[in-house]
Amino acid sequence: MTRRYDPRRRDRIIDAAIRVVGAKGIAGLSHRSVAAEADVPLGSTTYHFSSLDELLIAALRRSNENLAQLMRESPALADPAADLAGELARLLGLYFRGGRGRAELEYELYLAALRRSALRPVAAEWTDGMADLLSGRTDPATARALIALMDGICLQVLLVGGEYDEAYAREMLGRVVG
Amino acid sequence: MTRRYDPRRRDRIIDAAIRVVGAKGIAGLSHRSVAAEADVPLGSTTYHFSSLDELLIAALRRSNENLAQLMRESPALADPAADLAGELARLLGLYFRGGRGRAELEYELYLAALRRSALRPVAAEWTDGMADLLSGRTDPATARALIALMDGICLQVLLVGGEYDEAYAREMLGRVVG
Amino acid sequence: MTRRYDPRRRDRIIDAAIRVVGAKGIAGLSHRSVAAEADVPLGSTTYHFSSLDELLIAALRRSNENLAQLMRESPALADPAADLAGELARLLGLYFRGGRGRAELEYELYLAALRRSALRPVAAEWTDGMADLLSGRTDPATARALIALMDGICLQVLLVGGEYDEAYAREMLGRVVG
Amino acid sequence: MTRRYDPRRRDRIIDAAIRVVGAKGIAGLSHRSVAAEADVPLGSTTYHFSSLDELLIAALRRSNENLAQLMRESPALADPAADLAGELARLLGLYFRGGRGRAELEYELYLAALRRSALRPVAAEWTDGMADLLSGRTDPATARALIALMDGICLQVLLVGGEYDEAYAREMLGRVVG
DNA sequence: AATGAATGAGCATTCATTCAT
DNA sequence: TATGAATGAATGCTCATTCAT
Repeated sequence: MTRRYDPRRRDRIIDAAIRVVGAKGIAGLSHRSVAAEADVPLGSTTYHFSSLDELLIAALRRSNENLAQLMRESPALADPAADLAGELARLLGLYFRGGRGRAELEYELYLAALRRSALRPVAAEWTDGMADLLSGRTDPATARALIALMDGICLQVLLVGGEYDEAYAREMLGRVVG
Repeated sequence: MTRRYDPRRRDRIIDAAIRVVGAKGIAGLSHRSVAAEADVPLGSTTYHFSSLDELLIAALRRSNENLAQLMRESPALADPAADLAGELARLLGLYFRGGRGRAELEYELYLAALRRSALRPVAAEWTDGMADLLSGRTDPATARALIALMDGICLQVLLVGGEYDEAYAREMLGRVVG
Repeated sequence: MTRRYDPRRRDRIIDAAIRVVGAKGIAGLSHRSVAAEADVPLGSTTYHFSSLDELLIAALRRSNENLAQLMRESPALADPAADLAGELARLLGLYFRGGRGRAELEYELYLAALRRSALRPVAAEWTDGMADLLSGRTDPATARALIALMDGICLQVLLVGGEYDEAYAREMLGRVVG
Repeated sequence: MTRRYDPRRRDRIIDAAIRVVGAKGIAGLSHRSVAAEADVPLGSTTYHFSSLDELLIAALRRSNENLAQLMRESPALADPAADLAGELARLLGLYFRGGRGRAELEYELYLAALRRSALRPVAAEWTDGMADLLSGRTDPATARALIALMDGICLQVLLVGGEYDEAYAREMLGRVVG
């Protein structure tokens, strides 16, 4: 095997890590599994990420971008005249339509911060970013509560295994908006 | 070494499993670690629980009892005249005062259902039990939303690492109650 | 490969460890190298010795036996009429005639206690055992000094690479005996 | 990143190596660990020292200077009227008062010559230098024996973990002086 | 002359599982 | 029925070394 100069390798390893977590869960993430998925030598993964935590941090940060972009791209979210609760419920619907697997994977990475303190700052980045996005439409406390309720609703869909109910979400988010 | 008849051994193994998860996370749960913690022979854990999932199920069921009992023992929760949101916020405060470690451990077990389908029915038991408890005070949809918001609030405390704010919780739960 | 019941395996692993240290030094001692030398599966070495330190302790204890036995078997050492310094010098000569490799190996294990505190009690066992052996012939302080001087003489032979000079050793040990 | 001309870099790498050995033992010495400690690029350590043995040689030579200077600076050691044994015992006391860590580190480097023949000439330099220093006060054989006894006494302090006993050292060195 | 990127080998250790008792 | 012994696979990680610049 020849030594290749490969400036995008780091990025490809992160993508591979996300795919591995999607397929086998965080418990299945190892230097070996990610090296195989990215088709790079084992040593390459430890070279670019000196610990698995570091790799998880990069993966969580990238994974967060998915929902964040969905939100950022919504014109209605910024429009003071639009129905905030309805728009949030609609976006969640869009999110779930991306596939249960994707939402599951992203939440697994996000929830991993519970026991891995190295991930907490990244989880906080995400929450803060969301709150910023909502800051033009409501006060900070309400923004945080909206995020909490969205998290809780997603959790129930994912943990208990039901379907996402947009009307229900809109109603309850609406009550929090006040 | 004598072979003792030990009817409580199964229970002791479950308790040990909970302690192990508390100390090292689910990733640190193994037949070996739980055998050492329970001070039983290695073979004994594989004998009583043929897979780790089986042991996790028992552990989650027992761990759920903690918060469930807190809720069941609240007279105000059943009293139609009492302030529902305030009481729920108070109970969460009580819960967190039990120590971050405990809440963290219980949520870790609960969230594990995300990727381990064997745990989902037990997570559903918990949600259903909670909804039952609230059924005398509000409609089913609102009950579910209250549980979702409580989950989301707990998550934010645990994931981002802040303090639990009872007044904020009461206010937002109050909005959902309507 | 069939599972074998092999009650002497633990012992054979210790012997293999001593051979490995002899051939490649402590730096070359690994679970792998010792498993290969003992012709047992890798897992077998970690099963019998849960850490390399544990294996080193057993190896040092066994290795110490060599010189200890030489000393214990000397009738002159116990005979109050015999020349103590001369006998010690003679025994060291015998020891070195066992081959430089052997002395080197045994000293390497002994000196490893310098940085591995787990080995210190075993090194102390050895020193105490030696002192006991000499207790019938001289006072404790002199006994300790004799051991120190013997250690120092051995070290010079091994570190600088010269020959063992029995007459010199006898003269100097004699001065310490007084 | 600019390429600087840094004439002291070689020296700084040696100092870093000594600190690494002090902190993690010779087993913990690697091109990587020393590069990190010296805050130089990895390639720089392999450039200045093509093998770890070469670096160890430089480190041992520098480390020997500590005790050698202590000895060289003693006026009593050169004064024929002074008590030789008492002065040596006093200097060892001074040496140990420099901290167990320091003596441990210096002896670890010195003893490494046991298995690394590349270090033996440097260890011999040290012994010869010591013998030279004592040559004005006593005959060569006695000088060697004094060094051996000092080594043995230091070893017992370091290996068994006791305290240095200056009176004992003085008494036994005195017997060797005759 | 000097260095960052890259890689394959090797490490200690933990593990679920199997098997003989 | 219960359990200690045993083992092969896998893990995270460190490393000396090589190579292209």
